[in-house]
Amino acid sequence: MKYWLMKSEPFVYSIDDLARDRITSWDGVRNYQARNFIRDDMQIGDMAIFYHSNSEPPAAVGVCRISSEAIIDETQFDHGNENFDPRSKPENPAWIAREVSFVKKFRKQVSIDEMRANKKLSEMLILRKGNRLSVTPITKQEFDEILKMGE
DNA sequence: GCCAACGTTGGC
DNA sequence: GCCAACGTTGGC
Repeated sequence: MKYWLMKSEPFVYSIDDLARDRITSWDGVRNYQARNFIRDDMQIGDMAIFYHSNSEPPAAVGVCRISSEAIIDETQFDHGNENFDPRSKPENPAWIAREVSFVKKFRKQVSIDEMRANKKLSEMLILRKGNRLSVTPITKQEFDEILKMGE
């Protein structure tokens, strides 16, 4: 089993939205490196930290679980969708999604400042300067540590 | 294949 | 709103 950190802007889709929906399609990823993680490295049952980016403060806010195989991201073919990709063809879809299901919302959100202050989390990609990947692998130790901080 | 220009991300 | 960092695009 692997562990992940997945970023979402809360005014687009928040942990409360996932708590309400219980399951959602994690689509709209338009970066090849992140796409490859989703397509090739994720497995059903993997756990992920749900992180709010572009929020005040940016913070880890909960946990979700990868709950489907790699599926086609239908938004790439939807002309009205902001993630429409005119270069992607249905016979060879460029973009992939996964269903993720709600596990828990943290009692206390874990801000980026708190994560930076924790030496055990210093290797996380999300904290590296210039990192912009919306999906990044983390270790079990990092996952457990964030979980502990959010309790 | 190089690389300048451009667009996007996301913390601040 | 700014801008550093970085990915993508496209002319050559």
